Amino acid sequence: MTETVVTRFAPSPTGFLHIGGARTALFNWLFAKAQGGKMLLRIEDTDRARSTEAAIAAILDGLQWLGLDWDGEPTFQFARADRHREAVEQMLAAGRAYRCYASAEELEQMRATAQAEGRPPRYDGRWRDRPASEAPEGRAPAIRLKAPTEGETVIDDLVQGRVVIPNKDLDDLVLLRSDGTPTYMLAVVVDDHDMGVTHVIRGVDHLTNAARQTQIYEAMGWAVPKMAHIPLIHGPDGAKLSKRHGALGVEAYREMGFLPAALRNYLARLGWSHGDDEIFSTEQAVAWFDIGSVGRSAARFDLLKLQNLNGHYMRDTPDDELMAALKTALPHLPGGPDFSARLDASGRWEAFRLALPGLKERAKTLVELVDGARFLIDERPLAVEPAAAGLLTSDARDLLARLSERLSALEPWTAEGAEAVVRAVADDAGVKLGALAQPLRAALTGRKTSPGIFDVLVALGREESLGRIEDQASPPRAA
RNA sequence: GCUCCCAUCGUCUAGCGGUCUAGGACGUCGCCCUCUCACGGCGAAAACAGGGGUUCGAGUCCCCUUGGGAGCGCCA
Repeated sequence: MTETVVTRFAPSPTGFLHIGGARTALFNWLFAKAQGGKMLLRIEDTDRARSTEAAIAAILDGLQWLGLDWDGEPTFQFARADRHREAVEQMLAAGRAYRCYASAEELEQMRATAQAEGRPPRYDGRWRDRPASEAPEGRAPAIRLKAPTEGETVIDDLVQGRVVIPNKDLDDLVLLRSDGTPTYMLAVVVDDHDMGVTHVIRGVDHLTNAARQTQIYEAMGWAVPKMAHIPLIHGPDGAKLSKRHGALGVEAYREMGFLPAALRNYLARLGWSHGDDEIFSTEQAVAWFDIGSVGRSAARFDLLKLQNLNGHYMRDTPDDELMAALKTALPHLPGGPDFSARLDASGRWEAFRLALPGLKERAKTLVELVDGARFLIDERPLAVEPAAAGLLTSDARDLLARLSERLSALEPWTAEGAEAVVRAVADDAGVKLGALAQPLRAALTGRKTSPGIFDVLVALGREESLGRIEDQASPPRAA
């Protein structure tokens, strides 16, 4: 009898969905799919001061963009406060928790002396066994867990292995604050239990929390779910990648023009491997994913590799699909809306479509794709980039004039036909193809680089092409 | 400071005691292709942190050192 796997992704809505969180979500999602289980979503909004609606929206949006769907409706942790308090009552009744009347100042002092004596800063348990009759007048108590003081707490982690924490290093954590609100530590345990979570997959930064939470499970008499603490992602400089250290939200990657499938592939490859496989579909990742193949060391985020991977995905995406992907991404790309509007206005979407095969070959991101297509929306007379202007020597302009004449007679207007004409003009002039192709590129695109020049001719169409060539060609010689 | 975790090319990683004179990918550097830039093809440089064990045999197991990281809140 195997139970159905239930995982959960539990972000706190205090900011966007950063890349580390996205990978945690991905691993939860992959594992659930691989096991034929479910992934639940829980918003940990118990920190009322820092939680915002905007962050919730950003997180949901980020997950959706990445294609990581969750089962059922998201659970909002704050709404479950009553249930959390109920669990505390149970622990109180069972003698596994107690009221603590220590003031903030006392706590501060405890930490200070512990530090001074070289001990880990922790609560000294002074209210563990004191009768309520000694409670100071008018002070609301916090409820603490009566944690074991001896022995050790063991975490059998699917990734980290068997991790043993001495109980003397764990203090009596607060379950309920003096204002009656539940703490994260309590809420996580109660929610994971109530939601039927079988596998907790999260970052290693929660490893010690796992020990404390294990104690709560034991105090409640509940079975501890399987745990998998995955390594963190570091920045390119090796420093930790956190919100404070330049970590970007997933929406930033959307704005950089990455495809969700490529980002998923890249993220999956960070910390998890399936032999030497580098490029694989999400279906394959689901089929192959197993927690045992997740590594234990932190990985650095390498934007260059992501770009390379994204380039692969763009090239492998059929034109129609890529076009559709671009259209949905355009509102999020820098200059995207303008690009879109200009293509609409000039009626050149078809030209874009014609140029796409050559364009996608040269772009690693959708942003580069848009940039490469700029010549399509530019209007005559073209502003020639300085680097390309050098190509338009007077000899070159003479050649363009000859080409213009011969090209205008071309029928039908095809890449093959255009190539034949261009080659013939170059031959007749006794120059290499490049001597004509490069000036032609400058005239047609205003740049030194572009897709194959014959494809550009076709994408632009006869009228526009001839116009652009004439704009740069030498004027006809007076007779 | 205390507790815990980690350690193969610059980076992501394969390797689960012998098949490792350590493989793949990104990046870098050559060459080829070529109308430019890309793509693609071919090739090169590039790593088992150090020291002790265990073993017939260690990148693979154990210990120490060093170096990274995380956690130590009435934050999550």
